[in-house]
Amino acid sequence: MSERPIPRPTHAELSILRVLWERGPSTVREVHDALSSTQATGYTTVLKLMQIMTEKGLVVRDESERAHVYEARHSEQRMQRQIVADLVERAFGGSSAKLVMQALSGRKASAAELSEIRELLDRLEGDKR
Amino acid sequence: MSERPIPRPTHAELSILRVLWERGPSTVREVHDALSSTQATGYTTVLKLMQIMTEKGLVVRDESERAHVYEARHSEQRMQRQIVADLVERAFGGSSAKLVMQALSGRKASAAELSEIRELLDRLEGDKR
DNA sequence: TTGACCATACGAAACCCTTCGTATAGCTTG
DNA sequence: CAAGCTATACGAAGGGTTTCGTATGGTCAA
Repeated sequence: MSERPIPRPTHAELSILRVLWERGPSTVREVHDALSSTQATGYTTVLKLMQIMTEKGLVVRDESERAHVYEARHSEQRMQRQIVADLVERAFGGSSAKLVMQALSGRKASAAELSEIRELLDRLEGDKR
Repeated sequence: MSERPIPRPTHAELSILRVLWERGPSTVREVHDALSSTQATGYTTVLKLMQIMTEKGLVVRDESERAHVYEARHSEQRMQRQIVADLVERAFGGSSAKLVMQALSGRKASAAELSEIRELLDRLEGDKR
């Protein structure tokens, strides 16, 4: 009766998930069209991937219409959280702070984002004391 | 004559790199012993992986002794930077701030680490104005 | 109704990752 | 020297990922 852990999505799967998160529930054709704008990819390739993702439980499929409608099973946040946790473990020896430092050093955050991060820091440090 | 981009290390490769970063230049046996403490893994498996990593350019090999000595080709920082950059692209739509938020929300940073991050933030915001 | 179009299903090829068995040769020591 | 240990090299199996060709059937309009 226990929930199986979310399988880590592969590269191709993640790009499909990103479309589903952005667009919401979508057909294979819609996902394919969205992906085609940035990368050449065959229709049946996307179809097959989404079928596999259904088996894995990464997406859920509504078969009530002829063109099945797929939806990401987990929220973008939920998935990101687990991807980050995995990376922290694998590449940063469990230190999420080290990852944060690397990400911030990669200079790509706007002033607005930086202050948002600062607010989060305030909240976190508030909790600690 | 152009530098090839660093190939992304696989899971198994990354755990070997972590040993090399921590220990410095090491033989296959030393890496194997270090890994064995946390995960069962055959000696020739580690050997084969390190041979492949040599071909990929992830490590460099000193063959002057009978037991070859391997060294990580790129610094831990350099590798982490590229792994993070890749993840930001693939999973966070290019926003490193979003990744930072996720990592920090994963609550696992000490007060000391948090203030270190805060200092980095100060420096970054200083640059912006 | 029939042909064009669009959908899913299926299977196989190509490639990569990981693992390990086995071959071969150097070293060391009794 | 011979036996035993230790090293690299090589190849192949097994599994996962990605791609795509092809089969099959539903839908719609002329």
